[in-house]
Amino acid sequence: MATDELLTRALELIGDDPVSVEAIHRLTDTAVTAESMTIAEVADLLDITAHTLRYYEREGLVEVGRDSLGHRVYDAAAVRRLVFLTRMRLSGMPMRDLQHYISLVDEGDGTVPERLDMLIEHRDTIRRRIRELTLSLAATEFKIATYGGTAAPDSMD
Amino acid sequence: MATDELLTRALELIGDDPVSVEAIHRLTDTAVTAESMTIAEVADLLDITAHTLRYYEREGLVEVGRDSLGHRVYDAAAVRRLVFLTRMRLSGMPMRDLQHYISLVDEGDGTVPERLDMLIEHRDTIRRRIRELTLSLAATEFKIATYGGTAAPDSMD
DNA sequence: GTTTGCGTTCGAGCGCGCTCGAAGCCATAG
DNA sequence: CTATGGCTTCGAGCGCGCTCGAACGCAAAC
Repeated sequence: MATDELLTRALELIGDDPVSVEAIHRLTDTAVTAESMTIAEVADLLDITAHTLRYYEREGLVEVGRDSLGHRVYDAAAVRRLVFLTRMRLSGMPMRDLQHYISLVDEGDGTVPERLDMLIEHRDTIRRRIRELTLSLAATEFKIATYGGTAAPDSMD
Repeated sequence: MATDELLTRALELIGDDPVSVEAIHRLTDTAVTAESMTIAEVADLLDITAHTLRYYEREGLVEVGRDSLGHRVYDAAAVRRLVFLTRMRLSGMPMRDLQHYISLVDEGDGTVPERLDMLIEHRDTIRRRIRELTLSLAATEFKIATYGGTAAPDSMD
């Protein structure tokens, strides 16, 4: 399947950062899915605050059930959606777009093409951003390499 | 506009090979440096608004002279600094840090080590960000590839 | 000589994404 | 029996980076 292929590629691109390994774990989506989690557990899993989780719910990104005490109960589906949402947020997708995307999901299968369009556009946005950052990285590395050196050109500040 | 152009040219120079940073630097240096520019020209060059340029000046990031009419006159040094500043902004360095960096520049050569530290830290930040984005990109590509397919895993939404 | 257009200063406002504080409920620990 | 701690709702506030509008100045074009 394409899964192994993509995973391998991702691993190659990522390198040896420990954070990335954890993130890869999230990528596979088979991560700690305890069938039902508290807000604190989800917050910890996604490395966001409980405040933010409540905010996402308020903004209509995810529906969360309550237990007998009125406490939030995150089921597997909610957690999966939140994994997706946080990844999209992390890669720069605005709340607005995420809200639109989720509304499409709620409308059913008929909206799959439009959802795909959104994902493709977002993919392209990420690619552009990576290119930008790669360029800035190169410029920054150059500046570090030449800073104070005899070869330092005139743009040193 | 002009920035995109610059970016594209630079990316062409870079290609897939080991980044030829010198070429980038030459590119930025030999870029339209008309010895003295108006705010509109600089805004166009950097692809930011005149408002933003005035804002940067207000925030102490750059000093700009005036002509007999009180209009801003950007000399080559100011433009070079602004090229640097916009690149740093584009790669995510906060205004605060930029303000600190510039204050170090104004303090003289004694602050070179600290400036280098800042650049190195920023370089690492960019690298981390690129890793993050690379991961999100892989995840997004995976989702696109499997969306609606029979092999769709459980994270479909 | 008025209009167009680009510039100036100043201060206020905005959009985004959280982030927080207050007041209260409930359950378990000491 | 109280205290602690984690949860709830609600609404307000904040930090960042612009972004804009108002009121004005000057000069070249018509």
